[in-house]
Amino acid sequence: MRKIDTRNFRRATRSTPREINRQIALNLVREHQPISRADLARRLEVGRGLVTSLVNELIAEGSVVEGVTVDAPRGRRPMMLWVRTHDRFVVAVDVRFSLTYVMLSDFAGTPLALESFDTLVEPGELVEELALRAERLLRTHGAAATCEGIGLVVPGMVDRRTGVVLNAPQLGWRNVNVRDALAARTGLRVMIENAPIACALSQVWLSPRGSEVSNFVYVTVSDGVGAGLVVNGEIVRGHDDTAGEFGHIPIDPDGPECLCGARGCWEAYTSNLALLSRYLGERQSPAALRQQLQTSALTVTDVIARARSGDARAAAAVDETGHYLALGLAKIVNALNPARIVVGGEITAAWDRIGPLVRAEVASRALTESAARTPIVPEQPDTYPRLRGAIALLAARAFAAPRVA
Amino acid sequence: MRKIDTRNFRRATRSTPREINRQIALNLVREHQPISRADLARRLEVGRGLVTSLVNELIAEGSVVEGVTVDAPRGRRPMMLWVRTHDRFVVAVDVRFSLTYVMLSDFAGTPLALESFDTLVEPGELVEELALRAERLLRTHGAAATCEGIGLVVPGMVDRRTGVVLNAPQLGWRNVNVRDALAARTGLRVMIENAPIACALSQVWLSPRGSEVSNFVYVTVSDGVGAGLVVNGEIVRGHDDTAGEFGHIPIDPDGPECLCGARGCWEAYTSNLALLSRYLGERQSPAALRQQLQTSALTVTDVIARARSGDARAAAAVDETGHYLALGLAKIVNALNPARIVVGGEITAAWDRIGPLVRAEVASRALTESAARTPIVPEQPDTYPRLRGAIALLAARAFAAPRVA
DNA sequence: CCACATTTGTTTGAACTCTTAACAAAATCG
DNA sequence: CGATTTTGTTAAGAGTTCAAACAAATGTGG
Repeated sequence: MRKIDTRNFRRATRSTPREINRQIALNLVREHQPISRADLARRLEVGRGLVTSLVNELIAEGSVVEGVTVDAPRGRRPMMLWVRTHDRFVVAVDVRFSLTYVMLSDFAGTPLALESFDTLVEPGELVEELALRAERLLRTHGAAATCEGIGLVVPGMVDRRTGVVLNAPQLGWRNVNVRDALAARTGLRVMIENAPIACALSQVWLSPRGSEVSNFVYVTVSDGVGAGLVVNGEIVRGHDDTAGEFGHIPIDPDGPECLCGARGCWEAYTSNLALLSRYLGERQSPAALRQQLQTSALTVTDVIARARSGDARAAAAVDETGHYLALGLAKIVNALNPARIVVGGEITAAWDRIGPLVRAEVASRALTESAARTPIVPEQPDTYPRLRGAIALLAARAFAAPRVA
Repeated sequence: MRKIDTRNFRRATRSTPREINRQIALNLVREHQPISRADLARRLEVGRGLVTSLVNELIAEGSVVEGVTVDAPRGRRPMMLWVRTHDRFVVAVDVRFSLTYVMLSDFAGTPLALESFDTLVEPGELVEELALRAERLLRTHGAAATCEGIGLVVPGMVDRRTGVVLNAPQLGWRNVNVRDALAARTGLRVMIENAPIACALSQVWLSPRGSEVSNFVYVTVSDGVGAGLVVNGEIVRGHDDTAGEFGHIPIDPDGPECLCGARGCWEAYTSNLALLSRYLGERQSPAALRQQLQTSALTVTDVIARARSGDARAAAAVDETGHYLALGLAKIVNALNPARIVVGGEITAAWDRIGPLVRAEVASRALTESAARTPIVPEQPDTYPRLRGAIALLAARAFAAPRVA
């Protein structure tokens, strides 16, 4: 029941049915490969003749390839179809505070190479370094191969239309356009997105159960706390591309001071900094604390390890962080009623410890029985969710539903 | 960039372009009526020939009517087109705690008759009474007229698919299906929805600026506090149709007790009960308070009137309620970044007093400059937003974009 | 070995749609 | 009154689905 926006609609032409059906067929191949034309026709509920025509176009444009014929119990053996992936590459980039990761991946999301370097905060230098590395990676992996583009994940708000990074405090960027600079330098398509949205997109496009959930929230917990919202199968970007800033929703108006200047933000309770500060037992200004922690070598992963080996103070710090994590998640559950919540970040390494605690806490605050059952699942950092999000940026472009009406 | 759900898609047929374009044309007529075929062709960016064919179908199915020819500076005079409304009726029903309102309206939302009666909490009796009144209203207004259906707004959660009222505490209902009962009794189409969602839909479908905002939140403040979310032009219903329960998001973990059992819910700070309790200065259990207020004759409207005539305690109660209203609105602004927030409920009668206060408070807590500028507009209760929401339920059905892919 | 059934994949013509252009209708202008 | 302008209709052409027949490839059973 969507309203048609009469100032920004897309009329149907006589080739609209084909656009729609071709994209549906492509997605069916993607999710059921290998699949024969006859099988595709049954799933599309259409004659095999139409499928022949659709598949011919998909093969001609390079989206789909024919594989081999396989055995069948009776009758002519089917010729299987696959999404073309092995000679289509994606360069995924994850720019973080200290390190920048560059991954070469095929179009299915299979990693082929991974490297990292100290983040260059000067945008021009970063673009140059990224261009060199992207070109080297592509050169060393098959010359005839095609590159779908570069996916760029940055820690900050991004204007979707222009690609401008509006504000990335960790890098000190304001209104920086690395997307166009990198595209101009490499001649490749570049797509840019902030980290929580990219992580959410990775769930939509690269998770085996992606199609099961068109309604979920991805919560990222690291130095900051952010969220990517997916509603009705689409990312929620908000009016100015700033939706999902759950990190600075207050938990307690009298709570501790936050980096943003306000008091009692969720982030101030459950970010990595908050966990470390609890462990160290220090009460000082958040900015000073961050300074100190950046120089010290202590990480959340260390504290979790210590909790595991019997350090009671570490265990308490982890548990308390989980408690406050749950308080914020409960708000999300009641406000948006998502089908699931995915949690990413270093804290998930302790999920065996805090998972049941978080679930119980959320359930006790849920307003309905079904909301209380909302699955809350961790995503381990070693699966590189942000890099997979960078790949998803390009997958989305290739597989998304055509815009119509 | 929507993902195609491969387990629940709608393939395009050879008549799909027509479905899409006919619906776009219908919406263009709706928003620009009266409009000529030639004008429609220009807006659709299509030849006049196609428009002739589309309009003929719209006229044949009864969606559009021809009006009169009008003057033109040069050339043949155009024949104007209108959405057919004058002989298409909608019965809108708003079931509230004490009174039930029944309105007869034409399809454009123009009220033709309004009546009310003491709410019958026994579902069977209510259905019978509604059926009698609906039939009488339709009978007294033109025999040949067609009725598009009955729109039913109830104070509680509704399962969209089955139409079952899952839980309506004010009526004491649990798993009650008045929709099917009323449809069976009257033979009319019946659509049911909860109040905040209906109010949001009234903005989408019956507001002159409806098309401007495909991203907004409607907050209803009455005995409870709820919200209807519209994202990407669609209502957010959540996984179990329970999205929008912002009323029980905690403002302060140590705050006052709420009817829901938790502490410090937004609702406990900013509902009508909360305002009255502030004015009365009484500190007692919320249940007891509600009991007392239901028997007393004091209303929020009274308190606002007293504030206007110089009662300092009334003024303070109103202002404080506005302050807490703003705290919750700020969370919504930061979490969802809507293009606007519409506030409905008795409190809006005092908007000249609290409006600037609320806007300033929200702006001071917004994380970005653009979020700080989010318009927060009141909707006066005397415009019957819930009844217009009931009408919108049927308008949505007639004018929504066809589902495709 | 061969007729037959079965399944896959292709081809073909009909039906429905948009697209383009010409045409008819109705009004104003000089 | 003819030229011009604008509206609305009609008709032939192109792209799409749709339905059915056809060709291809394999196994089965005598």
